[in-house]
Amino acid sequence: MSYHGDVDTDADRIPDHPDIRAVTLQQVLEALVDPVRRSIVTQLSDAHADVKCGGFDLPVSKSTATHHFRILREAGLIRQYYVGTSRMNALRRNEFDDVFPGLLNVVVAADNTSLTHG
Amino acid sequence: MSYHGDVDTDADRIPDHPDIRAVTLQQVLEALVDPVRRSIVTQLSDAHADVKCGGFDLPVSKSTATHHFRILREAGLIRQYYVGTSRMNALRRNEFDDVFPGLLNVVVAADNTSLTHG
DNA sequence: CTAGAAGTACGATAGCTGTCAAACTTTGAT
DNA sequence: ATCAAAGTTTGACAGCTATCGTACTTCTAG
Repeated sequence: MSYHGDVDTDADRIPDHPDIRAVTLQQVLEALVDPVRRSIVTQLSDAHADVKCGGFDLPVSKSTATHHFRILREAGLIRQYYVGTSRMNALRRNEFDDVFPGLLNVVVAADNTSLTHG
Repeated sequence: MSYHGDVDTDADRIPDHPDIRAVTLQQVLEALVDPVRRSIVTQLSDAHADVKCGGFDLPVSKSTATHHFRILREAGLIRQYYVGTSRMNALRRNEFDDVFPGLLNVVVAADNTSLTHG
């Protein structure tokens, strides 16, 4: 293994990582209004590590999950890269907070308390 | 005028002003994802004063506007009261910021810059 | 080289919601 | 008393989107 690098950082296989400043608030809110997508963001935030697509606990099929990951990626919320056959997901927290300060905190905080106290 | 008070503060005519802590993030995001509703919030914030329903610049019919105001009210974003035949709208900024800190700022800031620079 | 694992792409579908027009209610002015 | 102004309510409708299953691609392991 690792004969010519096992991490494809920005390979052809992953399209479209927008500059966050080019992302509109409309896009961001459309991304975050879906509970499944918020769950992805929250799990990613709580993990304090990158997580592969199959590593999330989600109540939907694989193809639907793929759809949600694309929406999040195009809204600038996550960055994706391959490790082998696994597609990894990273939260773009710092860049995102610069443009939409407080938003991620509100989402993560609310979703965590709704799980704990709800 | 003013024979027995011309402002109905919490009269029968206005239902359902939720305690903001009883409002879910889901409700709030569903309210804010609509551009017309965000425009209402932004205009209200920029006005630094309460505004009657007819006082907004909106690209929809009166009945649709009524619909949007209800969504915003039920999401805890605005408070409504009557003055004569006019239904006034107040932004519940302080209470809202306590529970969802930063959210309103992001919305107002983004919508204002998209008007100025977009 | 062949399976299997991990995702993606593609239609198809069902439910939600933003929209309008029309009819109605309530208040204030004349 | 009437009439207009300001909103609401009610149906109806169109477009969007979250969902699924199936087929396809790509990489890794044996």
